[in-house]
Amino acid sequence: MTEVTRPRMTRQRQAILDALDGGGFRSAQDWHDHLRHDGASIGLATVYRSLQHFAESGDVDTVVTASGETLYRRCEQPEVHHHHLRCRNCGAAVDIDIPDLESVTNRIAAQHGYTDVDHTVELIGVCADCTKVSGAKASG
Amino acid sequence: MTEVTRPRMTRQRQAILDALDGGGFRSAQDWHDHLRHDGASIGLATVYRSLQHFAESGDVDTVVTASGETLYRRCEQPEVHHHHLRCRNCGAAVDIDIPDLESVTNRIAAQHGYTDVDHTVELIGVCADCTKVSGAKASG
DNA sequence: TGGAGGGTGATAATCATTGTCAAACTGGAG
DNA sequence: CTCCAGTTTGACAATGATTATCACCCTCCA
Repeated sequence: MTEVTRPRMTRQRQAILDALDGGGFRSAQDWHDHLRHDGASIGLATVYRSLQHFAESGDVDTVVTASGETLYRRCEQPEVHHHHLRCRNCGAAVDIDIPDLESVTNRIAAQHGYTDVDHTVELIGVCADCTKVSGAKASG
Repeated sequence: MTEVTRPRMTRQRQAILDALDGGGFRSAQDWHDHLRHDGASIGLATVYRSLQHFAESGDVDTVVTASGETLYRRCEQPEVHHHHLRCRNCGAAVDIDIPDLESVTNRIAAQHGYTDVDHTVELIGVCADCTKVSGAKASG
């Protein structure tokens, strides 16, 4: 178990990390698009793999949309468990902390006899900028 | 907008609703499997469509797993917003309520200028039964 | 510089889900 | 009960995201 495969820094990975700095949650294919527009020559499969590796090593955050797409973003706090408030329109996101959430969920889980509990929390809304742009648009 | 298409009760839909009473979150394909084993003759596409219709009408709850699969379950409280504590092993789930979550998330969203905010919360662990079965199994 | 092994990328494959469309079925009218 | 209209069904193709393949390329260490 002491054999750790250390990552190599290739042009592609560097380009991905660079693109990631643009901020916002985007799908692998979106990032791929972004990279190509940026002039980078990189394959879609490579983007998927790299993004996954980064996610595993904690360098990027991932969320799964309701449609099943996985979105990736540069993680700002690799070590701290946190949640996101994401704009459903532009993908912008801010890290948030929900006080006591951990303890509350742990307690609830314990009450029901559940162990090894993990939780997923996502807040999805419309950011200030997009709210301005779309005006008083009512979605439903 | 006053034209509402009212659903017809077909053998297939009845079978699905019946199977749904078995409880637990399962994927459309799982339910389809279950139905076939149950002796029902029903197509996969029909299961998907019916489940979606039920979901839209609020009769079933849906959650999306990390792998992008959509899971369905008979909804017990169609009108009340609630969350789930689900067993990652057997799919069993209990409805839970997280006190003050709504107000907390709304406040946080407002602080960041987000509007029209919705939230997703899922607790995933191992239920008491599965914990017993698998013993003191450590996953990591 | 040379070698070893991970990394890359075009493409096929996989998997869940949706679209298609003719035939079967449900529910109400006559 | 019979007929009709419109829904629903189901087999299968199509879609779309993601993963596996696999031979060639490149990074990193000695």
